[in-house]
Amino acid sequence: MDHKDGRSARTKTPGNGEGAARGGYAVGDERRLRILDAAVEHFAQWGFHASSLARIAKDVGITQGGLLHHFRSKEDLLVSVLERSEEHDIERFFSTEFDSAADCFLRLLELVEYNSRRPGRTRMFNVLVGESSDPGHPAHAFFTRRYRKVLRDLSDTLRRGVDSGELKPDTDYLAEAQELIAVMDGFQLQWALEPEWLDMTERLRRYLDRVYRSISTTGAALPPGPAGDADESGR
Amino acid sequence: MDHKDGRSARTKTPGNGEGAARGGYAVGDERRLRILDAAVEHFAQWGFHASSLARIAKDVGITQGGLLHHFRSKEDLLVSVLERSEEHDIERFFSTEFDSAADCFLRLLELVEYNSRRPGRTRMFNVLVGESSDPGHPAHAFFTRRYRKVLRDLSDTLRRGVDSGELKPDTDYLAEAQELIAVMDGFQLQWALEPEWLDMTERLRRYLDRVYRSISTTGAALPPGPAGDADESGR
DNA sequence: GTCTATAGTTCGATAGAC
DNA sequence: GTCTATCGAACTATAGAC
Repeated sequence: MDHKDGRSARTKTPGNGEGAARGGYAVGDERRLRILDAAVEHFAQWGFHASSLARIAKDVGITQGGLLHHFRSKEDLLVSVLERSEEHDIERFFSTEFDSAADCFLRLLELVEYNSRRPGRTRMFNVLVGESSDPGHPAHAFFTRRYRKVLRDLSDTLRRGVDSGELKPDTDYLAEAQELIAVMDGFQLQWALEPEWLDMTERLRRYLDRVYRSISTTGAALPPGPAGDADESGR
Repeated sequence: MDHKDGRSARTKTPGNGEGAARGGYAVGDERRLRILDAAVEHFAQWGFHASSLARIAKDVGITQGGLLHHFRSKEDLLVSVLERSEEHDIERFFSTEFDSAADCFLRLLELVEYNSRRPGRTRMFNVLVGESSDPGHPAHAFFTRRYRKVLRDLSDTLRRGVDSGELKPDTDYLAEAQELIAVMDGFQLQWALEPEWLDMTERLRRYLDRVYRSISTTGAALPPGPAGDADESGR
């Protein structure tokens, strides 16, 4: 109990030069990171309530008591997992503002492509988003906050697209953003159930293309993104 | 153990005239139905693994032992809940084939409108769909079967729309159907998290309208459905 | 058909040795 | 930093009285 400072603030090392391999974590946190990685898989398979600290600890190679030295409670572990994932997303995809709606759309394609290579992480979000609609769920606050932020960022981007003349003046920012979020979440649900039946990236591109043709001033197609579009579709 | 026949086949009463109030259940099954209704709420809030038979039984006003007289196991209870829901959906919305793609779309609007008035049921599906992407989950088979069926029905309907001249010949049945399912599921996730932020029916109508304009031969809007469209939107 | 009782696990969290 | 030991609680399922 005396080892831990504020509620599970990651023990960063502010004085160590900042530029360590990736992200600025202290080297002594490796064990902590291994726990977080294992926890993702368990939360993905069992959800929060039915996951067990002992089983997670076993995956890491320690006991339940050892695990609770790093995270003061199960709930703390969940929140830490979510915050780390979100932080990672932000610095990987949303560290800079979007130049345009088209740029935003292409960035979302990259995100989905990334998610399709992280099945554990993606399934975890599917399970927890569903579970956390209950206000008493420990991740409820996290997901409501997250949805509001994503929705605001997305609709702001669309509004700027209208202001710049990229998008038609009568574009319904909010509705468009909510629909886009729905499509992404829905594809992830289907994909998690039977991954081989659905190429999320290709399907999202198809969706975004139609939307962009519909709301862009020129009616032009979405430009091909940097993400591998050269070989696979040929459409 | 001797009271139950095959694995929880609902104890219908084939000899009682078939036309009883609704569905042909025996009157002695009221208790059973109350258990199923209570279970929906629990599976919605806790998922499968973390739901407890004792708590469900308490809601019904009996003990855990009493509950297990009606369902031989927790898993049996889950499957019974899902099958009953599906059966109900089918007889309420899909008892007859679709006349056209437009008819199908309007019927889906009714379904979503219905779902928005059954929050417990809808949340349960959100939670269980996420959980059941794990192949070991007791509802995994149910949801994969369900998705395949819905996908087939939907894409078949679109194909018939093409054949009849209602839809453009180059319509991609499968992609269109997968996207539509994604949109519906995604809206339900958002709605469950913060119901007041999203009118699912209105948003789905907006989506279907754009799709229909895009794939219908005439490029016409989706005709207004029988579902209350007269007063609320004015668009 | 519902109850009580209970077997047999497993859980989260704490305390303390090393 | 990790382990062992342990507490109190909750869980599913079964057995048997009524």
